[in-house]
Amino acid sequence: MEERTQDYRFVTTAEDLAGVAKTLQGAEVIGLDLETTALSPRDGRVRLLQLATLEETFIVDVFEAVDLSPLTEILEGGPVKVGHNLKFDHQFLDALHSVSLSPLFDTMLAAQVIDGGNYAASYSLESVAERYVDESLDKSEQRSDWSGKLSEAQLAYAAQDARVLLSLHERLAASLEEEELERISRIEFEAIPTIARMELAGIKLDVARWKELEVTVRERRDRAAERLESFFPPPEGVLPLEGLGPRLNLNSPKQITDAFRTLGIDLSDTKVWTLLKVDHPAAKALLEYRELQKKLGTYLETYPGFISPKTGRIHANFLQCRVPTGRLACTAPNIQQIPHEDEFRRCFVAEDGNTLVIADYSQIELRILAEVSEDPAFVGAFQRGVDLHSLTAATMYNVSMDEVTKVQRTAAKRINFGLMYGRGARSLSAQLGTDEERGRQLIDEYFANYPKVQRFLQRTANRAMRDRTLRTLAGRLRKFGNDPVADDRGAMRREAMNFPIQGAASDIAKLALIYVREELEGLDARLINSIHDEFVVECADERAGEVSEKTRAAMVRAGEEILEKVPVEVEVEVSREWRK
DNA sequence: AGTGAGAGCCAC
DNA sequence: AAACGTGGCTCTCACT
Repeated sequence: MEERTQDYRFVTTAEDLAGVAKTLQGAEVIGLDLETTALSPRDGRVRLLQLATLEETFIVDVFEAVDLSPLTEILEGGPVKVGHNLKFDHQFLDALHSVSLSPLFDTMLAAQVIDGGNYAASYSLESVAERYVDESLDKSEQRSDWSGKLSEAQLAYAAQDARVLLSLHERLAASLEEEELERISRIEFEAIPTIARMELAGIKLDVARWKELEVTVRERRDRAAERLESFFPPPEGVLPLEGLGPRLNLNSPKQITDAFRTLGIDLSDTKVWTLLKVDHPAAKALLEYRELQKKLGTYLETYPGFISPKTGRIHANFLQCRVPTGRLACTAPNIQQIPHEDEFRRCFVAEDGNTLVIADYSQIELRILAEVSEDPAFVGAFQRGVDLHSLTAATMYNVSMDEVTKVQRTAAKRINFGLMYGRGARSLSAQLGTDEERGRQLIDEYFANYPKVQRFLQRTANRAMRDRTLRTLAGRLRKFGNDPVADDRGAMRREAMNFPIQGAASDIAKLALIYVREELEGLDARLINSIHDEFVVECADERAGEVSEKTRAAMVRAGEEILEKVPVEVEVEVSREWRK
């Protein structure tokens, strides 16, 4: 070793790397951390790789020892690699050194899983170390320049970061065991490589098509704005110059409310639901303006800016444990909220010679409700392959299955979904356009047909109020705060009713993330988007059939591992464009 | 100039 | 309280 101090060994040559590998061979756990010259492997390189065991800490200068192959066996198998936000480390090592870290223990995800959705303000290594092992870290070197000659302070910092992971692991692993969170944490850890690769792969936006859409939407927006403004003539008597500037900001709810008052219309707010009830052409114009402005501002004008100049693709950021129910969240940009219309989704395309495989779970949340409630009619419908919305409509309206009208099925569908979210009579009747009495009647009717669904929802809400804690089928924990104000009781009960359903769907989706990667290994196919119950895979044209079946198989396997009584179905489409 | 709350709306 | 759960993003507006 070139340099040796009490705290760490600094490694710079291939020969030394081989020695490190030998030393680490028998280790059970290794604290692993990287220092990089940028936050994305597209923009920066790995400078340091730190590996810590209880006995010693190695700091590898990756600028000097670029070839990490002596460590491959250690990094891709054997000891558990403990890291903080391993998605980051996985991406750098995968993209720049062809190393796929495994098996994993992520201290950030562990802390989040333990907190059960009652999230702390920060899950930085510094914060988690302070909370769990009462150790305060000096992070002043974190954003220092890692590309030049390294100072003693930088190396000491790097070594400390890797070492603290070991004590954190010990403490967090004990908590996971105590709280019976081993299964769910294992799912989270094993899903990391899939999510890391999904971000690296990115998604292709057909910019020409997108810009074309942008132009037409802008024209439509401008026309809607003109029409809207024509209802609000400028006050008389203004001097010519004063009338020139923009006088009414159409994006300001406050100014819109004031403007409508001049028409004799008092708006409580300017939400869609409110405006729909206003029988005035200005309200229609505003609704149209709003829709187009949203599409322009949020999507059309913004998304091209997210395209990486290095890859020509959009690399979104998926947040693995931010949502209490276990769903992924997505930012910068959120590619889980692209408008569903064809004109938007058809702009997301496969590369030349490739195609998209779009696979989604069929009614997964309703299947989960059937499973957890054990309602015989509900379970039976899925087992027989009967359309649940039609069945619900038939029983609620007292007609036979083939007499159910479209309107009745739509109403039944809304009830099926609404009640999963703890929806009440008033809001249901509002959506259905009936009075509250009729809404009450429909709900009573519904629960008379599916008594165990009602019992499940009530019991779940009661248990949450009593125990302040709930679990999903795979064991994900949700802790509820201790002091709900009286006003929040309803909200908490609704959240509680929804958690086991949305949460189990997330359990299944995360398990599927693991299986999809296993199935597609070595196939020239990669996951490029995950929208809760839908996966988008991009693959070589000639692989489409195989990839479709393997993706479906992975998703069904995940579903059936969690659901025992109810079958799971996955629908798969193949298209060059992202659409159904 | 940056920040944060509020309003509103996109997805599942 | 349009009381339907989970998010993220854009815009306004008031504040520092």
